[in-house]
Amino acid sequence: MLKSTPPTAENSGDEPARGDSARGPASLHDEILGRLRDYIVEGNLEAGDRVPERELCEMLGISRTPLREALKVLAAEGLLELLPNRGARVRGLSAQDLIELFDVMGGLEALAGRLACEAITDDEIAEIEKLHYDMYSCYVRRDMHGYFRFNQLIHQKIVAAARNGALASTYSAMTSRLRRARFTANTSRSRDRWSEAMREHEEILDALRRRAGPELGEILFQHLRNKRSAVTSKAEDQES
Amino acid sequence: MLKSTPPTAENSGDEPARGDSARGPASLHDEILGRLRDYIVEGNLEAGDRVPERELCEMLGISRTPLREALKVLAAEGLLELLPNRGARVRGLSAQDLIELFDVMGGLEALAGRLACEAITDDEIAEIEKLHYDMYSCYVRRDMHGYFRFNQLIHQKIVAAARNGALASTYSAMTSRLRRARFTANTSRSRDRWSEAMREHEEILDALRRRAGPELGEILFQHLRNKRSAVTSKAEDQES
DNA sequence: TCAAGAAATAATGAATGCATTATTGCCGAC
DNA sequence: GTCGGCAATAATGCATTCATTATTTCTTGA
Repeated sequence: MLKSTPPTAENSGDEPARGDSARGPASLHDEILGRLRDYIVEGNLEAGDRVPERELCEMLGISRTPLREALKVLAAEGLLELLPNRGARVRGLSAQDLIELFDVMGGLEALAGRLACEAITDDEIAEIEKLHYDMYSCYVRRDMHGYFRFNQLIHQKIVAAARNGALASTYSAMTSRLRRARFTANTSRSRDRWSEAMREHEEILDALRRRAGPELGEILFQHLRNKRSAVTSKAEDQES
Repeated sequence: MLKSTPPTAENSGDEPARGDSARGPASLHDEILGRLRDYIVEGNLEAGDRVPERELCEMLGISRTPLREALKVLAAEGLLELLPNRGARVRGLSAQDLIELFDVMGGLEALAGRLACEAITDDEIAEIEKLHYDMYSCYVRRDMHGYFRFNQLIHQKIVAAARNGALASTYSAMTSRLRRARFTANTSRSRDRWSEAMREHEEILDALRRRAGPELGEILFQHLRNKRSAVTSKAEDQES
C-alpha cells in the first residue's frame, strides 16, 4: 500500500531548477515525471519495492501510458531499475554506489566552484556569505536540520553561480539519487566530522571571496571526499 | 524522408558501455532506445528536425508506444527536446551549449583522471601507452581520422580506469551529446592546436605513469578547456 | 502435514483507438 | 498578386485493449 499522494507541484520547496526541462509542466508526462520523482526522492517507496503502476495511476488519475513513460525516464536517471517483465523497482544504494556518487558529486562541485569563481557577482558572494553565517548559527545551536538546509543552499548557489545549465542538471540528478538516502549523522564520531565540515566551509567561503577557482575546486572535492568517508564508514549502521 | 535504417546493435563499435543499463536489450523499449540514440548521434537527423514518429515506427517495425518511451528518455538525456503538442525535435548545440558541455566534460575528465590514478593497474597504463603511441603515429602521418579514434579510446580508458559506473554513464551521456557535432578541425590555426594537444597528451601520459592524480586532473581539465577554445573560436564557420 | 504442480489471477509490455492540437491547402477579399 | 481566414488533413497525447509473463492460490499426491 502506498503512503500518501504524490505532491502536486512540479518542483516542491527548495529543489533546484532542473536544468534542461526547467519551465512548467508542458505535457502531462512532464508533470507526472516531476511528481513521481519527488515522490520517490522523498522516500515514500522503500528501496527494492516494486513500483505499483496500477495504484499510482489511480492515485494520479491518469492512465498507464504517461506513467510508464515517466518510469522509463526515472530509470535512466538511476532512481529506478527496470526488471524485464517484472516492472520497475526502487533502486537501492549499495555502499559502492554511495562511494561512486559522492565522488561524482565531488567532481561536479569542484567544477562548479572553479566556474563560479569566473562568473560570480559580488551580490551572489554576499548571499552565500549570509547563508554561511546562518548555517554557522545553526551549527553553534546544534540545529542539524537547519544546518543541512543552509548547507544545501550554499552548494546550490555555487552551482548556480557556475552559469552552466548542463552542469546544473547533472548535479541535480545526482542530488536526487543521493537524497533518497537520509544521512541522519548522529553518531559520536559525526560530531567531529561536523566541526571539520564547518571549518571546510570557512575555507570554501574564503576561496570564493578571493575568486580562487582551482583552489576552491580542490577544497570542494576534498570536502565531498570527507563527507564520503563519514557516510560510508558508518554505512553498516543503517542504509535507508 | 529518413536516410537509412537505424542500426540493429544496441552498442555499435567502440561506444563505451552505458553505465547503468549496460547489459543486452532486455525489453523492446531498451533496444529501441539504444538504436534510436545511435541513429541520432550518428547524425542521421539534422538539428532542429522534428522526429517523425510514424516513419520511425514503420522503419523499426514497432508501434508508437515503445518509440515514444524512448523519445522521452532521449529528451531527458538532452539529445532531443519535446515541444508541447509538436513532438520531439533534434536538439541543436548552440555556442553556449558547446561551452557548457566542454566544461562539464573537463570536470568529468579531471575527476576520471584523479580517480584513475588511485585504481589503475600497470597493465592498463601499458594499454594507454600503446594507444598513445598509435595516436602519435597518426599525428606524424597527419592521419586526423585515426588520431581522433585513438584519442577517444585513450580518454575512454582513463574513464574506465576510474572504476566509477556513475561517472562512466554520465560521461557517456555527455559524449553522445557532443558527438552529434562533428568537429572537422581543418582550419589553419587548428594545426597549431593539434600539436599543442599532442603535447598535452604527453603530459597526460606522464602524470598517469606517476599516478599523480590531482596533477592529471588539472591537465585534463585544461586540455578540455583548450579544446573548448579551439572549437568555439571557429564556431562561426559551421556548426553541424 | 507438507510439497509439488496446475489453474486462476494479476501485472507487465506493447498495439491500437480516440480526442485534441497543429499543419497544410484552399478560397475569397483586398 | 498577396494576405488573411477557413476547412481538410495529419500528427500528437493519452486512454484503452490485447497478448504474454509473473505471481498467487488451489489442488493433489506422497
